[in-house]
Amino acid sequence: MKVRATLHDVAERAGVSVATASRALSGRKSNKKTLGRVREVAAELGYVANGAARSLRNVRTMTVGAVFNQLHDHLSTELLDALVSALDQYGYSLLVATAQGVEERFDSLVHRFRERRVDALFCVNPSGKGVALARYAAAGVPAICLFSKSGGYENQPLIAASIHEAVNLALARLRSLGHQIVGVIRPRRRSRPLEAFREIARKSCMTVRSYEVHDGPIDAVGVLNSMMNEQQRTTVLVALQTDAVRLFEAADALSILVPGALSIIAIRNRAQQMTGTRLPLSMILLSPGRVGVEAASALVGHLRGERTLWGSIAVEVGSWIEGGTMGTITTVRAATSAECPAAPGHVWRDHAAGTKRS
Amino acid sequence: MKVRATLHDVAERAGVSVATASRALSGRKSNKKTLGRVREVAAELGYVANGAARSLRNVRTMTVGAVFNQLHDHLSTELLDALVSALDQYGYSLLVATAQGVEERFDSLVHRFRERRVDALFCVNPSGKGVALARYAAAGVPAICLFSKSGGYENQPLIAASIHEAVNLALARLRSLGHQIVGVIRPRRRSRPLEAFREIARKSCMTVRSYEVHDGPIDAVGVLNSMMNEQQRTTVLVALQTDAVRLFEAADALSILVPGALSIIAIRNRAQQMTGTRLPLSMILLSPGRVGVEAASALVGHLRGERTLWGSIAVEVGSWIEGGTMGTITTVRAATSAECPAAPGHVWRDHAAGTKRS
DNA sequence: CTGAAAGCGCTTACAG
DNA sequence: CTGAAAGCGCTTACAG
Repeated sequence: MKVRATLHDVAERAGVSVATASRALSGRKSNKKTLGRVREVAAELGYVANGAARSLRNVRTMTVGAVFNQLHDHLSTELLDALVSALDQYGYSLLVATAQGVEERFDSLVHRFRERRVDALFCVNPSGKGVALARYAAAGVPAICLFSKSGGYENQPLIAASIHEAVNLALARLRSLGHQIVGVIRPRRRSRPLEAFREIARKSCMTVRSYEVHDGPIDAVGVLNSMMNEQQRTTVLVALQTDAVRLFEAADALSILVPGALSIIAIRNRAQQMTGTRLPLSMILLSPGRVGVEAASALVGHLRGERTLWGSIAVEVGSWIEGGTMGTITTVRAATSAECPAAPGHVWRDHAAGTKRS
Repeated sequence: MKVRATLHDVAERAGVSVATASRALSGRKSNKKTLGRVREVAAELGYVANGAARSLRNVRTMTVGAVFNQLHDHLSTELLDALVSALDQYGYSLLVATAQGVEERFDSLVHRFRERRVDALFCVNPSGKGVALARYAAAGVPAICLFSKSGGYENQPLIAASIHEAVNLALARLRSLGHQIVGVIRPRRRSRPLEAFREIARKSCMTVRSYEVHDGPIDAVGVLNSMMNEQQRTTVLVALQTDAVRLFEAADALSILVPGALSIIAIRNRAQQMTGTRLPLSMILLSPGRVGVEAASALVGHLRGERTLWGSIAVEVGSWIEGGTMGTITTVRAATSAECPAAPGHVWRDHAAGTKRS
């Protein structure tokens, strides 16, 4: 028995030509008897087609490349998980590479995947000059940015994450409960979804206050104390999961009733559920994996010629989940309660840390 | 200009044969003038060799597959990041797949990579029957388990993580400071490194106490209170990073001096540094990525015939980092202080949650 | 329904 | 140092 059976071996043993064997295994026209025989022999020999030969002949490799700027953060991980699973269902395999934050490496990795003849390329939070992009375009290989784009990748199609819907649901609910002033706990290390929340809230008719805090464990008691001393008091606090939990506990310690006197909303990454707390927090739950699922489906549609991929696609990755920390506010309520127009959307494009915004 | 230049195009334009062009580009014997000319033309045309054709001819694909049982946890992510970067340096690309926790999928993904003709396969925390393994062996393609192995994968080589050295360093230091009783904060959802610490400590001459806690935010005050009431008191607490931070704060609130009356050691994943606290915690810092680096280097050595890969390799992934939470204990010290033999090692094999151990 | 043959793009022993 | 040729394993129009 040869180390690796080829189609030739199968054909020989089945007493047919390679052409017939090929057709039988690819499920094309062939009479039932030979088909059965060929399949049987193939199984016997453990025959598996040689992908390299097939790719050479078929031009396409059924392989997609993904170059990550970083690969060790939550977002990238969840994206990758979803992407690889979704692509797998369409029969595509994923080649992965990471630039580890180095611009030049990003470009060089993109270039290197050209040799692998990937059928398409995902650039996750790309940076660099995109020198190889023209070659991809010339060869008709789509190069799609995920989450964000910058530098030389500005003209590529983009699939980005948005939490617009979830935030608007949360805001609408807050207003219906009588809230007018929402506070955002804002760590130094800016968080994309948190900033997105802030901007969307600002465009709504709610008053938004920012509580700037240091990274690391938050001084929840300090924040709550200063908040309670405000004249027109903030009645909702929005914070990243970790901080939200601490606020919840601190409120308890300070005898501030949640949600009677204060509502708390957490912004939580899906992966955090693993280490999860069981506090009944209201939250905006993020599923960045949805970008991967959408990206896979959009790409395959494009490759099949069923749709065209260009411009930007915003994928809603937020879910609004109401827990026990959303209460009615009447006491602190201001006099006017004018109707508020629907807030415009906002795309949360990437998660690169350290981007300055005011 | 053709969409994709082939070697034939390059040769034609350079006025040489494909053979010569091939040799020139692969840096083999050729006269300097033609070599220069060929390279020039190749650059002009943006020529990049077709990997499929090359693989077909060379038998090897310079591609490695990695099948993950899960891909959304810290460990897998850090492993992948390191693995992909290390392999890249050796010229190998990585194909990724995830079984998403489903046993049958694991097997089927392993099988599917056979078609891609991967030169080697990594099985990360594999589960399932390993039905395709015999075929890999027959084809001389190494299939290596990472972190752990089980089921049908029991006979494959394994590269696992160990924190033996870091724990022994920590224990030695604790003893030198006079500690004799170490407490382990043990959440329901068992943590591999924490359990490993516990077992190694038990085999040393220290007394080990377990504080079983629920998942989610720990009741640090409760734990500390009950600890302070013990007769022969625990003087060191070992906990996962999140819990350790809370213990530190609770000790502060209860006026328990750290490290004067209590030492605290955190077990921390490298990725957690991102969201990091700046508390001067003593810690065992985990870098599971080292398994990836070692795996890549061991594999490449094996493929080059420079070494053989079999049995188990334990990669030390822990670093002992002493911060400000390690203090001298004299008050609670017991009478005897017999010499303690070196503790035997312990391999921390995987991170599958829910494995029952007593 | 089946087979012989061409060809995808590369590399490498073999002559020259 | 260079070129012609064979062949890696597959698929698919083309005859039969």
